[in-house]
Amino acid sequence: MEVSLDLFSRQGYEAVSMAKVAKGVEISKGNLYNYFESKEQMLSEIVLNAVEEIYRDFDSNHDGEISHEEFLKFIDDVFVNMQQNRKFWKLVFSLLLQPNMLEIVEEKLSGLSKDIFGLFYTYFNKENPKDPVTEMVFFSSLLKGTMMQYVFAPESFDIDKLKHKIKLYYSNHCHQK
Amino acid sequence: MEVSLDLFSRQGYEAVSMAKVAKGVEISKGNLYNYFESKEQMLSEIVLNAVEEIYRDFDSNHDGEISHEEFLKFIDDVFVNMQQNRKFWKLVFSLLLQPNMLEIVEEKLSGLSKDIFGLFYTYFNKENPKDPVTEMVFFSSLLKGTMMQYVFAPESFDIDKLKHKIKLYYSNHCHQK
Amino acid sequence: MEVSLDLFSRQGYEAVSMAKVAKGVEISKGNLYNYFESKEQMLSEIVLNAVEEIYRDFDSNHDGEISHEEFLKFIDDVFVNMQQNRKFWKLVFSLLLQPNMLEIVEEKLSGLSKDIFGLFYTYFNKENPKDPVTEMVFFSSLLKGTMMQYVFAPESFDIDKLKHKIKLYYSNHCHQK
Amino acid sequence: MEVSLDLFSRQGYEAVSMAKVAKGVEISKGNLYNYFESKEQMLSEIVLNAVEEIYRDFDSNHDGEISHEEFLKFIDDVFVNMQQNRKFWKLVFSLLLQPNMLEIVEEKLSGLSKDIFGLFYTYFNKENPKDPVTEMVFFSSLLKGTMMQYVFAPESFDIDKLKHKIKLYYSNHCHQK
DNA sequence: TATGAATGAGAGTTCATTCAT
DNA sequence: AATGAATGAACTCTCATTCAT
Repeated sequence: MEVSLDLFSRQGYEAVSMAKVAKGVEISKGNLYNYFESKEQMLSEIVLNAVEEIYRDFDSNHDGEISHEEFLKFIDDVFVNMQQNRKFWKLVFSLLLQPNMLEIVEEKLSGLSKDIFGLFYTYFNKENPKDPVTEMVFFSSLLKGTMMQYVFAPESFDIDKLKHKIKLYYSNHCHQK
Repeated sequence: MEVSLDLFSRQGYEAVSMAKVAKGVEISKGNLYNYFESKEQMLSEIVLNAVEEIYRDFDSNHDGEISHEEFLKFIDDVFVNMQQNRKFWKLVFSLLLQPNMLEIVEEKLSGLSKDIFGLFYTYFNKENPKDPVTEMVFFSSLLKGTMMQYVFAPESFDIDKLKHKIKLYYSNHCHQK
Repeated sequence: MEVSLDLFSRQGYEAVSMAKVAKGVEISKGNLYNYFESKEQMLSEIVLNAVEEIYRDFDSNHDGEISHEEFLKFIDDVFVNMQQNRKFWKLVFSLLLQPNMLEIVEEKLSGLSKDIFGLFYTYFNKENPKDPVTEMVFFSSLLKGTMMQYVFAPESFDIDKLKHKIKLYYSNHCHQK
Repeated sequence: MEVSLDLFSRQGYEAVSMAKVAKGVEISKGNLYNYFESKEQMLSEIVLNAVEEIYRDFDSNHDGEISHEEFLKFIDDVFVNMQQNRKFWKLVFSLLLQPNMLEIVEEKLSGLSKDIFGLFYTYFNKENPKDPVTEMVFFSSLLKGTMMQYVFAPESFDIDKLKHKIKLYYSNHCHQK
């Protein structure tokens, strides 16, 4: 499954045939179907796996109300996760932006997204009660854009400086005006 | 070609067979090849077309140095263009995030990106001489994230409010600290 | 038609599409069908044309009985013709050796072959009455092999020396033993 | 593979589609590609196979210098081989005379040709030191013409008589004058 | 006479999936 | 648990030919 994630992430889901996966894990094509019902189901499980891991990371730290420090910590976490699971995120983006994505995968991912950003609604609500939703959307855009840039061209910019700038932005509260 | 853009944008380049395109424009598969040498070339031409249109929009307004007003105007333009060419941008994102993208398309797009963002380097250099590059990356992330969210789920948020917030951010200069 | 012969000879009948021919003669594909009913018929006419020309060359010189000098002259003629119509012969060989050749073409060519070699039956009958048929076959093999080698790799040997050797062979009568 | 050789030989490489081959061996088109990477590679393997067999036949008998008896034996061998592998030779001729032949096939065949005829250069050099090359070309033409006639119309002449005549020619040394 | 848009059959090839062993 | 031969549908692309203009 690690091999599959690697292949899918590197070459794209469509471009990786079951034959390639089979060769990658050095078993026969036929045997692959003893472990996964279909190619779709295989992808689905890969995504599930990774999503669960990500939940594990975040759920432990962030439940209930969120303080300012926890918010900044969350940003740190996102950057760490993004760098650790780059392959997964690359796959996710290439899937997300491909219309007609597998339904189950779509559900899981949009669930993840909702859970994470939902968690911060209360936070933003407290910080900027005038329009917390737009505050959320802004934050979400910023993070998604960052991830996208990092995931597909990690060497094209200094990620730590960007992280610093984002944290700075949310520290000096100037976004509240 | 409009039909192709529509189909590619809706279902993804890989998922749209030449047969589907042919059916879409109600001609025979064979005849399609009187107009386009190959599927790749067809995509390439679609992208070229749209890229040229975009250049036309921006080049007219922005040449040489950029004032603060022009910068804000540019943000407006991006939002207008994003809304007008949503199909194209959807296609672009789905292509960009697919590994092994067609080379010609890649060239065109990275050229467009460089030209546009390069234009703003001088602007940011003036506004925040300490670290204009990170400023650019931040701006680029924000816009890309916004586009991505809009392009794939336009109904999920109020785009005008987001635009307003972005312009506000760049107006009160708090990002310079 | 010269263009067609050139193309067919150079690239092979199968490999030359009607589009290529049309481009070669700089008329439209459609118009081509005003002159030739089909691709087959086009080939047929090309072959016919050339065959007639060859008949014209030989018929004038060789009718009725053949003397030894006329026989040697014939060999000369074959070599001249082979060098002049190399393109045609190249096409002929590539057609002959392709099974399922067009019937009409096949007829014409086998007719040509029979006429020419038939002409020499009487000659060989006189020269070597014991087995004129084998004498003919030997002669025919020698000439066909020579043509084939010349037509497909003219630069690979000295054709004049070969001609000289063949004529020498038929001059010193040692083949009659 | 025997079926393929048979089909290719009978109908010509171009004219035989993979579908026909598949039908011939009564498996699906798709399955064919488990055995051969492509149509070209299939042809290539057929040719390789036959060429190796031919090498096996000749290499065992003829190494180093060649006596007159061995030379006559070689002619015998050629006739035997020609009759045994008629299908293969038919395919070879139809390929050779088709422009743009597959490179790999061409290599194998020209290699075979060079090896075999090269072997006889020393022989002719001894027999006719004045012009061994033309002697070779003459011999080569004669054999190629014979093969061509036999391969495409075996019933049109008595091959044994022709063989006899050829051997006779090379026996009474009258070609040396 | 000339065009070129249009067609449909068929080419080689790929691939997810199945199944007897 | 494991194989790999087998399948059939789908893919991109080609081409001889037709026909309205």
